[in-house]
Amino acid sequence: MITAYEPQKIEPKWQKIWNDEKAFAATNDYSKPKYYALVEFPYPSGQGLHVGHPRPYTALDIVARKRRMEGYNVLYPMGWDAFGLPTENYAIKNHIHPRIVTERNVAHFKNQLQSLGYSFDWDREINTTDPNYYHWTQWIFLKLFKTGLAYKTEMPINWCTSCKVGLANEEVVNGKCERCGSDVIRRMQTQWMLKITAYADKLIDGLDSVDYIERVKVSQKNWIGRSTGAEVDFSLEDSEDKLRIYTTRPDTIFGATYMVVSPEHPFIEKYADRIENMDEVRAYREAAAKKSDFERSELAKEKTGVELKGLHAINPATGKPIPIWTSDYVLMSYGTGAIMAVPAHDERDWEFAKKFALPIIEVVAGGNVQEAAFTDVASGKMVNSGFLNGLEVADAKKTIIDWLTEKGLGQAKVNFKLRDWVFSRQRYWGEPIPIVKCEKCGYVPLPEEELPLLLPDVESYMPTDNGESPLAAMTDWVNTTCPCCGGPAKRETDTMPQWAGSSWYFLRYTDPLNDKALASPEALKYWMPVDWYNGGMEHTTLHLLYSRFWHKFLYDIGVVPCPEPYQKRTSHGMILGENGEKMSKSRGNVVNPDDIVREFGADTLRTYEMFIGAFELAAAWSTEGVKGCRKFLERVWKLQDMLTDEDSYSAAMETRMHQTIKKVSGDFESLKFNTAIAAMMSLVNDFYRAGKVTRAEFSTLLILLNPVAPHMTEELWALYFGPSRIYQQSWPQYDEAKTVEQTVEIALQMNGKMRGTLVIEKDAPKDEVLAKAKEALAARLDGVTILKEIYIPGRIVNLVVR
RNA sequence: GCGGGUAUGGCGGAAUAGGUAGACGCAACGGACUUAAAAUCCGUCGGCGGCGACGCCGUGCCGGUUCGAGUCCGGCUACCCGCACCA
Repeated sequence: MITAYEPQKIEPKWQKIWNDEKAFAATNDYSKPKYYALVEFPYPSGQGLHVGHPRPYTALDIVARKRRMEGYNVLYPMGWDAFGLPTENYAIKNHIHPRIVTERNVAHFKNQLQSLGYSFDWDREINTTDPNYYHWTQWIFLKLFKTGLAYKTEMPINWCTSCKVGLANEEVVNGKCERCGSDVIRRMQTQWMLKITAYADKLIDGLDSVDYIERVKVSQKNWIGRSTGAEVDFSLEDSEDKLRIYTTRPDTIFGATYMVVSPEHPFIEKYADRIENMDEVRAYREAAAKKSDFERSELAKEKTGVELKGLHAINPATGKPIPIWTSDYVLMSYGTGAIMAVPAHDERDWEFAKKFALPIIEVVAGGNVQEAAFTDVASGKMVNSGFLNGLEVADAKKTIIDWLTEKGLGQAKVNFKLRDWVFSRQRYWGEPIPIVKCEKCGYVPLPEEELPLLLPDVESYMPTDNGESPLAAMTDWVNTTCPCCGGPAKRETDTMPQWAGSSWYFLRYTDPLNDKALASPEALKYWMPVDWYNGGMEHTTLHLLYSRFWHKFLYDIGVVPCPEPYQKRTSHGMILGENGEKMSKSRGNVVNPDDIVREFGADTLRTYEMFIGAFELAAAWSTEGVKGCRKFLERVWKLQDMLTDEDSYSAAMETRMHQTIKKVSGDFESLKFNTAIAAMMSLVNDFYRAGKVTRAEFSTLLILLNPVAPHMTEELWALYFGPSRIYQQSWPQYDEAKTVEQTVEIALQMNGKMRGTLVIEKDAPKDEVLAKAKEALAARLDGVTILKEIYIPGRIVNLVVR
């Protein structure tokens, strides 16, 4: 009589044993082949683990466990991305130090993760708020500063008038503060910036060398937004001055019938005395400035603008004067803040020209430019364009750029949508920026020996009225001496954003205790790059881009051995509530993983989350579905009753065994966990039908299932195959020849319609199969002519008849 | 508007290179066991027609290629996720 399946008993037992035996610790034996599997480390929020977390963690846990069984030295680490706003806000509200809140949350998260039986190497646990960790975050910042990639500049930030705090864009919802609902205004503030734009080309080009799922590559490319075009100078009538514009269509320059500058363009103030309607222009500019980003996009449909009366530019191609307008559809932040408008071949210019009755001149034939802008660049020849007439668009581009360059009027130019990274936060709970400001020497980096610059304990970490970080109130800490001249100086009081710590954490796991460097060159050389990194799509454009940027920078200064941090990147879908909506407290559809573990066990939760559907797509939670997975594990458990002493596969099951090993092995590699589990369910159903399972069959099944349901399979292994551990076993092998059935059932079709099936020997000759097929279909073949006979071995016979 | 994704039974979802649509699971129904229920085990389970072997229809919609299309091509529709006047 076998015991009942009680995950609540066996799961904690094995978790302790694995922990005591250090079963999953990566070794420093650099002679073994390595495999580095990585999942995004969580932000330890007060809410605890969400059922969304186990999906990617289980997926790569499966990969990691399989790799160990295949003989690799596997690094599958976990840590905490623990700096950040929610913790600080919670601390402010409840008057607890953020460090205490973080400790508490980390303990809770760790407990929850351990209850799920992940094979993380807990000896390498890291925490971004640990001074031994952020020491190196600060060190990287110093390197960026010394290379000129970190700089300070004044720029507008989102400022909540009620909370008196700078907000991230994500915290501004419809122009209001996410938390208090008050108005958010734009306010100028000095900020640290990182020059990620210097790496724009490398970040795009590097994508060719890595194995990321296609949609991730596409998103990154779109976000960086490389465009190639030209800058052209338009001279001002009655002046030596020039107005520089950026265009991707220099070929259409003969069709430029007016110009538009952004309302913030310095040109406007410069020529204020020549602009006849300056009052009107100023009023327009103020109205545009007042619009929030939200309003700007809401009103995007209708173009607005004002002509700068009294000013004209000269179209360098035609030599004719054209008017200059200002409109908020031209952004100061992109290109030069000024454009040449070609209404015939640009939709926005066309709309604007129609509204203000500006001339539309066709320069590329192929459309009706009075009806709509003709933007096709693949067809059509140049017209009304002087020396460009008759050329294709692509040739015209080259010709005009050469001409402009030769005349000194312009040159080819590449632009990016990507902006430099705003790296300052006026917040307490982040890494201090290791810079002091000296009256004499300016911004001076702290000497590397003085790192880490500890985040001081403050009395109050409440935000201040003037928008400075709470650290600014700590005069003892702020006032210091200049490392350069020894004179009085003040520390930088802004802290780094949450993205900082996560931009290099994968490097630290390779050598987490190192106090001489962020990691030893040997460890980096052995472990890097990450072989497989899985994470959410929401991190594609921020975290993934930022960390690639830092890594490429560290590569350029010789700290890391490879130009890309991640060899392979995959992404999982979200887990939605039972009603198909996103899980949230307000919708009341949140499922707590602890409840599932308590009621059904961790193995069931893991199995269910892998079985729920295609890994990369969103999937709705179903508690009934969870029960089904528990039932499957029960059925595996009860195979004990049918176990025979045979140490080989039974004749009837041999093919099935080899097929299943092949299927499960392949599906685990391609993230098709749902079909891998389905194959194992099928196999178990077959054992039930046979009423028996041999020891060899059972042990193979247990190993195949182990990565998904590690506790139960470890327990059954100990009961029947011990004293070794299942995690020490080798991954089962299959024999390709033995995966093929001796007899196959093929379909019989007439004119492509199903007319029956036929069981034949696997490699029966074509003639024989066709003869049998005709025999089987004899009744239908009366009085018809066979025009064609198609036989696809193992699949179908199709007779084309008349 | 642009970019990306998705569309298959009552439901979640399967279908390598075009080749028996609906694997596996859930729910439902029937049977066995039970005093009974739960659990478990066995079975049925796309729609319409027929007592029946069987026939017709069927993978969002319209059209095409092919002996054969969920899969390929052209043209739509709906929903989801990004970005949002990037010249």
